[in-house]
Amino acid sequence: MATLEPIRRRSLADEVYEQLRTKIVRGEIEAGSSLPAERALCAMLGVNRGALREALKRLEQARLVSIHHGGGTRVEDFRQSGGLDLLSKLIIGPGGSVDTHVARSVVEMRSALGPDIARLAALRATDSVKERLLEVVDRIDETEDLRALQQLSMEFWDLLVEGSNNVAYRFAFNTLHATYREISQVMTQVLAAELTDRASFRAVAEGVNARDTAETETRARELLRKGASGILELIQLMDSMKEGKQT
Amino acid sequence: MATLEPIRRRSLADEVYEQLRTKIVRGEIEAGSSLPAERALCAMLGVNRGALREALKRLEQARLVSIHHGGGTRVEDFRQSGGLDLLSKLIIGPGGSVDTHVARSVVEMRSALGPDIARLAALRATDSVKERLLEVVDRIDETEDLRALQQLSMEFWDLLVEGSNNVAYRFAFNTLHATYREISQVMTQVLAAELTDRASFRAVAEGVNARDTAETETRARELLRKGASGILELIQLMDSMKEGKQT
DNA sequence: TCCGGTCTAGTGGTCTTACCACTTGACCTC
DNA sequence: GAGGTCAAGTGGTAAGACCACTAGACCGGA
Repeated sequence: MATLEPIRRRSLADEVYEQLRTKIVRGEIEAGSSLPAERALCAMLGVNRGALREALKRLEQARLVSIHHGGGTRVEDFRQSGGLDLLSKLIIGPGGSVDTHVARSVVEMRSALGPDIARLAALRATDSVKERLLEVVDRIDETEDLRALQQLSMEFWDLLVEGSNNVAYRFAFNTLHATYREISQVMTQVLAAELTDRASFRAVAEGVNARDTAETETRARELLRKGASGILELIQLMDSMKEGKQT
Repeated sequence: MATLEPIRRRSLADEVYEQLRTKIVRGEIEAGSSLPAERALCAMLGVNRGALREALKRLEQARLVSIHHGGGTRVEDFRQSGGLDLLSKLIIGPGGSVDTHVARSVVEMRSALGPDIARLAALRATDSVKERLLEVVDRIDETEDLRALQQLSMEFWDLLVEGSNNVAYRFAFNTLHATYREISQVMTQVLAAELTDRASFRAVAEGVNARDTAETETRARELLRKGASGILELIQLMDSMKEGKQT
């Protein structure tokens, strides 16, 4: 009973939002083109105009469309204007499979940010964060189950982000975390090498406690490289398989 | 007539959204507390319930509030759940001055991502990007005006991001760019050392053209460090002044 | 031919009113 | 005390009307 999840009830506006967002990010609605008029759209969708407008406002907030009073609603080029939160919508491609291009991008960003987050944590972490960091690595030492290690790894990085005292990293982490959550189930095995590298987790935690920025950064980079290489190899494999299918 | 800007007309929903968002990010509405009921809120604000709901949907999209059917609307802790796009709202603190903590965070993130963006561009940039990159550095060479250099610098980095072929970096860049735009006017002088480092711009562009990843990354890091040190010194100065004022 | 104004159809913006669906907590019953 | 019942309050949906703005067609004078 541990994995029960609350069922998510979606309002009409949410459904409309998701439907339009999906069509836009998949390119089914051409960027630069105009959406049908609101009255026409809500007739097509069979919903109230208010519900539709709430959805459109969300799309505008996500910079997927731009609304002009009296001048219609145009679809923006999300690659040009989108924000980081689109990643969690893009990571799952059509058909439910992981989009390898997006996954590779996320892995690269993780590799670039992680070591600096660790470095700053070593520079600025409070005693409270340091303490909790050691507690987490203790639990990591005692844990064998990969799913549990995934969870602990996230707690570990969450603490490092908190220790870094950097709001930009916090927000980026929040978004990347949400993206990761979309695919965490299928990543468990690929990340095994990283998740079981208990020595590196501990080295980072102790580096932070010792305020050793250089060492902490290096060990964090090593830790992340294990998972990165696993994922990148898998991506390469998937891409070559897809290529083989096409030819 | 070059600096004329189109006046931005704001709908009621936009006004309501901004007002509530400001109150939330400034902590004037406590995280975890409940907002008044919709009917009460729109009476206070003097607007239609539909307009209010459009604003609330945007706040929910930005993860600033969570709405529960029948159970009220609660204010979330944006530090815990917010996305990167909040940076552009946080960078200007109350009173209109730049928030030094946020600014420092952005500078650090820029320093971490920039070199890797350049490295990946050297690895993957298309011929089109390479060519345009050289054109931009040519224009940088011919330009003296700092404001114009700011603009060119952004085009330069925009091309590197395009060349990196990394959607995560693209989205992060979009957001950071929007944040930077909020404060670019006051940053011109501080960034002078970076903006006039024409040799580094060219070295990066030529490194990309030569597919020399290591060299490109190094030169990009050098370039960014010039601006970073300028900003960080200014931040230190501002913080010490503020401290002096308080004591 | 061109420029500028005018008009109009169509679009998004706002408002009103009503009712439905869900959550919460008080209350009751056993 | 545990569990069920119910009502008040909250957000969700709906239909219809009218206002504000834009874009394009149209017209008239230079």
